[in-house]
Amino acid sequence: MHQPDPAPTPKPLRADAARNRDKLLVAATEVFGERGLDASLEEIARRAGVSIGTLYNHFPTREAFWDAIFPERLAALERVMESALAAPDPWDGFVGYLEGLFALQAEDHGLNDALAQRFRAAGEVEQACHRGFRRAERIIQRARDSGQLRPDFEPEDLVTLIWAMSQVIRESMATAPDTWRRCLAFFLDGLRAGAAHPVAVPPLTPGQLSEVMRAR
Amino acid sequence: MHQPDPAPTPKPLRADAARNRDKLLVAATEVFGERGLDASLEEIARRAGVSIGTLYNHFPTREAFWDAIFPERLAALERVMESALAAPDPWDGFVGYLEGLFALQAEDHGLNDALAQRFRAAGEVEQACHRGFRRAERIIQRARDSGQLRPDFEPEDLVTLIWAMSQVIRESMATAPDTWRRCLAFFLDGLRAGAAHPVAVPPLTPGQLSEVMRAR
DNA sequence: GGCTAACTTGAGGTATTCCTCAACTTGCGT
DNA sequence: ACGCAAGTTGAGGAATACCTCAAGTTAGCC
Repeated sequence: MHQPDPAPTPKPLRADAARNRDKLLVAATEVFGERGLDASLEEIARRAGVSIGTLYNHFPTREAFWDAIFPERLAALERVMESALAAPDPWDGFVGYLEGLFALQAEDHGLNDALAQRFRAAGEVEQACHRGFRRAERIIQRARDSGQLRPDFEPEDLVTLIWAMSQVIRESMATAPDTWRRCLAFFLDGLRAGAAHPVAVPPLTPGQLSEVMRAR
Repeated sequence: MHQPDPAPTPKPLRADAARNRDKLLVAATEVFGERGLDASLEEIARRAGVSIGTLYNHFPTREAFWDAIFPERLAALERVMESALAAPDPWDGFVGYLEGLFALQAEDHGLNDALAQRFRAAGEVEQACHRGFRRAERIIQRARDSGQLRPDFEPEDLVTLIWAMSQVIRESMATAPDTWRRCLAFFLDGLRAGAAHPVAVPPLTPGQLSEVMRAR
């Protein structure tokens, strides 16, 4: 029984290959950011100034790009969550989290698609989403415990909210990039404990949640 | 100067042609309802048991189907709006309108796409949407005047809400068909006058609104 | 029954995107 | 400066969807 050795220095690339890989990554970040996760791979190759064959040589699947691109964006999201948890006021932290989250989605169509689960994430990204969800749970719990966030708002409702806002962002960013902020403001007013009226419908169960994630 | 004669009895169809047209319409209603407005036309022909050529003979464009299908659905929506305006309590009318609207969207992916402007509507449908918007304005105005709906909720915000809910419906209907009701309940709690906090961002201007509509 | 206009058919052209692979080119160790 | 492993290339196969049109079929009138 020897070590599985999951990342054994992934062999050094030749200079030209490393350059092409970088150009592809830059192009992919741009194109996915502008066009969303279903952007054409041919366009990425074109913008990188590289043939489609070279693209497939470096990134054999669309998901391989995502694994290379998203960790940085997800790290930004983690920083947002950190500062949300560090905020003196739990409600301010909760609001700051949502604003930071959607601001990130708004500036990157690809991240918007990914977080709205419009595309099934690969292993790497899925893991990060899972970790992110656990931390979001704490932000929500903290705001509920302080008595400011309505007590019937569950972490699963965050997923629904992300779906909702992702579409507002998709439709409005090109024309009126502040629209999502107004929509969020209305929604937040409904999440304050003082505003709460009884809600008849239960949240997504964890089972339903993972089914929806699996669906796409 | 003679009459423009906009609908001069659109020539009677041969019996077999009329039958095929019906089969196509039934199939199209099903397929667009299940798959959304970007469903494959070949699948419609297949399900109607008719060749692709016949489909194009009767409905030369995708939009021609919409013009034939949507008037009935939009009439259902008008009935929802009628009863919203007839409700004794303006807030109940407003809530009933939104619930009726989204219930219709939930049972028809095609209507969901159409109302969310995911696809540019053809003349017929666009007219109906315009009329619908005018009536929605009255429902909103009435609820605001009664002091129950927050005064800063504008008709343009309804468009944003439809975007938001359309995505919740798209993602959740297959797995947890009540999810949109819970989301709407949260949102409605933020729309009550008592819940309102000042919102910094202005609504879409009419100009932005029509630009977004034109965009797709 | 026969004729004709109305209707149907589906192969095939166009376009887009994905992905592969045999032939070519080039970085780099020696 | 040579040779080869590493890397690049782009034509082209496969899949999917759109749409057209020349040839074939049929409803319905006489």
